[in-house]
Amino acid sequence: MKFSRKAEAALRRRGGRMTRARRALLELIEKSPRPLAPRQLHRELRRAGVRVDLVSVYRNVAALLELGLLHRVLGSTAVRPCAEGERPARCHHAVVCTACGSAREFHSLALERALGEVRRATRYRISGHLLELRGLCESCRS
Amino acid sequence: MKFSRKAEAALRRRGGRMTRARRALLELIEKSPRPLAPRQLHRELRRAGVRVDLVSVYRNVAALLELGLLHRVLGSTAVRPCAEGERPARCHHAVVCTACGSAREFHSLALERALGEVRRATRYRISGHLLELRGLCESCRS
DNA sequence: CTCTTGATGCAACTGCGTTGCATTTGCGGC
DNA sequence: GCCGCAAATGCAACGCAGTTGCATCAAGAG
Ligand SMILES: [Mn+2]
Ligand SMILES: [Mn+2]
Ligand SMILES: [Zn+2]
Ligand SMILES: [Zn+2]
Repeated sequence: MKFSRKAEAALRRRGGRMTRARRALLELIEKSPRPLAPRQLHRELRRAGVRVDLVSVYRNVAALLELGLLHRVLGSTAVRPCAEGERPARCHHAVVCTACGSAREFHSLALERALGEVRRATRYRISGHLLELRGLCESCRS
Repeated sequence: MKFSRKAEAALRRRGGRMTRARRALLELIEKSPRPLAPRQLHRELRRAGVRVDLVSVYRNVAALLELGLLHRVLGSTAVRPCAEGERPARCHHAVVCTACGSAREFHSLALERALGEVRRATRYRISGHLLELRGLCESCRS
């Protein structure tokens, strides 16, 4: 399902409304090939002629993060749409290109199992984790 | 080997010198049961009667991070001493207590293997990763 | 069309971390 | 111990990211 549709539905469910700026933001995030930070999103919107304040971008991004529709790239404020369906699963791991910044979620049963093993081995009561791989995407390798 | 010793050696190797403030900082990091951010380190030092400026703490922390003697907790600026020996290995994974903030590095062969598998499966040329587990430590469970 | 209230714009503000520069101080050499 | 150089520090100014309060605008339900 398209990100903007999913987001609009989720926002309306919350009693939210669709404004010109918000719609443009959702479409920008959807079309962007790589995670963008609020400031970058703002710049792109302005460049496209959308009159919107940076504060609004921050507020919208915060809302989408709360709804689980966006993820933040570790160590930055750039956000990317969650690749999951309606009901996001537990673990959302991503590979991020260190050159162009593009990101893709991935899943690995072996990794899930290994994490389960660690979970049992450590003396902490594990409640979650952060995991992100770094590397070069196909196009950036050439 | 004790963190402060290891750090002093590494700093001297770089042509660095030991000052009162720096020594106090190293010992504070060594003694602290949990990762502290530069501002917290500074506050603790002042509280202990060490006259040092916040800028110096920042600069020292930066140096220690560059030397690989400290790691940052993901999503924060708090730092913790690397648990490795003289030659830090590739992967330094940690579990962080969500209640008290205490952290411990751990190692898992199964995890290394699973990551290797993912590395091969993805179409990116993986160069590294970030991984951190979250949970409750033993004492915070009670 | 009207009304309610969510969304926005604007400006002030906070807090973090950095930078430039003058001053201090560690420490190697004597 | 004294000297001199470079490392380290302190201080103040600065830049930048993100937040907050509040007045205003406008989505969309009735
Ligand atoms: Mn996801
Ligand atoms: Mn380590
Ligand atoms: Zn790339
Ligand atoms: Zn704890």
